[in-house]
Amino acid sequence: MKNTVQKTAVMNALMSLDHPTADEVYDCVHNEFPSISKATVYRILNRIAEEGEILHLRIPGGADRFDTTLCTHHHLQCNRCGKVCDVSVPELEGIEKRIKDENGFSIAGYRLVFSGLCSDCIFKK
Amino acid sequence: MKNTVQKTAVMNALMSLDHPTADEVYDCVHNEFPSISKATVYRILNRIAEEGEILHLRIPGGADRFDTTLCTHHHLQCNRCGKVCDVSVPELEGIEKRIKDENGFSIAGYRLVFSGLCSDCIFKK
DNA sequence: ATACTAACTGAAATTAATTCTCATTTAGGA
DNA sequence: TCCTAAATGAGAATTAATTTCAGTTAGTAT
Repeated sequence: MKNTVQKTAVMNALMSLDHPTADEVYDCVHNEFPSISKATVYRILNRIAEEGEILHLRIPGGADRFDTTLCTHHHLQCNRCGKVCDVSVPELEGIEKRIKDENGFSIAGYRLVFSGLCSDCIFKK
Repeated sequence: MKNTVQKTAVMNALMSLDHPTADEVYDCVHNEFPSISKATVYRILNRIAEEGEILHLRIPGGADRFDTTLCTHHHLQCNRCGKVCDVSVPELEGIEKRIKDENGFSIAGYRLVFSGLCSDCIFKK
């Protein structure tokens, strides 16, 4: 992959944001690099996700988000403020084998998204 | 909710399909009821999902699907043919409490989608 | 049976997220 | 410096789903 100023700007934005959507990355990059195109942000995010440098999270019922934490983990999403947090779920370790044995389904990966209210929002209103 | 011919047709379609998307429901209903509008299919599906008669599944990276199985369960999705199957995951029972204690996050629900290859597709090509 | 009204419907426009097209530019190797 | 594959910008296109609005209907009240 070529090393372009656009890619560097997107990488910097990813570092400074927490589980951003593509649009949030675009807004952030667009500040210091007004000429960047939204299509370029999407392309760069997809490209580096394919290469395994970041995770591409497909959030049920919302825009995709991108995650710089690479080890296996899952997500909590707040229904009120939309914030996404990481959570580890050791209960699921090794489940691929059980599913393979019981359902004949070869698991490449899985996504677990919890939805509810974050600690901040529980106390609001 | 009113009992319309459109609703009856959508319910019948749901019975005859397995984890259909809204579009698949539309195609099926449209055969015997050519004048039905796609908006009506979406509206009826959302309405009966809100009332708890079916589940509205938000599939990461794909169209939403609808499920007539109501007890808690999760899904396997085949990356090749797109088929979705049910799977139960008792490993996660009671996990809401652990997450609440450790993260202060009050869980309303969670979705777990496994992706990989179904037994049919493993042997194709 | 009739009238009434809130709920429902069809068609088309709209929104949101993402991808695609294509002409132009650029990074980095020869 | 030249060359070319790769990357970019701008905007059109796509996809899934929702909204709008004028007209229709189910089912309750009379």
